[in-house]
Amino acid sequence: MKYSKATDYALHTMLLMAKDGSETSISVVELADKQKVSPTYLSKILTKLSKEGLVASASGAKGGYKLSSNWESISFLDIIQAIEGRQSLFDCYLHEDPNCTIKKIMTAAEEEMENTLKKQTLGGLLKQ
Amino acid sequence: MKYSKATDYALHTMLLMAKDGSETSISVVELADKQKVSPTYLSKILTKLSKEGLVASASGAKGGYKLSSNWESISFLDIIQAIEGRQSLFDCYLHEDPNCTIKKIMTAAEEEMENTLKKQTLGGLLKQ
DNA sequence: GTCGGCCTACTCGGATATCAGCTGTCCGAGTTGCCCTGG
DNA sequence: CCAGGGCAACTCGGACAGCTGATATCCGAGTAGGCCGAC
Repeated sequence: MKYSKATDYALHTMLLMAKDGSETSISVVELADKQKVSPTYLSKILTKLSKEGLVASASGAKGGYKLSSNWESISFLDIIQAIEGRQSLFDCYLHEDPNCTIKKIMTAAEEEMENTLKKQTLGGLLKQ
Repeated sequence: MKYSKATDYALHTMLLMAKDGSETSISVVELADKQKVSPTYLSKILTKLSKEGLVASASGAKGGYKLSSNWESISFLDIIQAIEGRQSLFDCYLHEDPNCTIKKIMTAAEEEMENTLKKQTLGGLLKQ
């Protein structure tokens, strides 16, 4: 159980785009160069972020990606879930009892973490 | 990013042993039968728990596993870390900066979850 | 000078290999309890 | 009847496959801007 490298790339890329604050698009190659990572792999990640509506993609010359218009309110949780999915971290495989005590406890702990991540927004992070 | 099935098995098995509360050992086969899971795979998990000191193993006839003497104070976090390891959930692959803001935030969120899991002990769970 | 069409270069996006870790299984080493025999 | 030794069955533990998902790459489809020529 570990956050994937893709999540790391996504968070750094989103924060980088927020810092640049540019209204103009920026290409995958440029984003990859700045962070010294594989452009092709980063492209795959940005595709996911685009499908989730966190960034907008533009094809053709002078194209690229830019943050969605409501970028200031995008939280860490939004980004993580866009990459990792929205399913629960813990599943009970033994019995289908929805009242499984263990499942309840695990879900509660997970929500504690999610609440912390939900409070961290790109906008809030830039102000400090 | 998901908790492994092994973690699910470990939590349920530990809770089952705590409920039985027996001072006598119980074999892997019996534990597996009660939960309808593969005995050989469950054996692998119990080996891990044994190495971490959460359960005691006894070989030979009438052998098996039983909870360690301080079982009441064993927390969910102890069990999870015994299976999943103690490494951080999140690593920053981009720069070795130990002050990486993202890393800090992720670690803080992780600790929120761990604190919740640390409070849940086998002893506390049985009393309610 | 201006408008329109074509072309080129650049972009994203999906299809395709590679690899690590989780899941699951099998078999061997070791230990313990039991039974049988001898005193 | 009691003690000791051997045996057998049961136990754990590590070595060995299979498979799903993450990592990484390449190439093709599509689009937008720019240039060139015609009017």
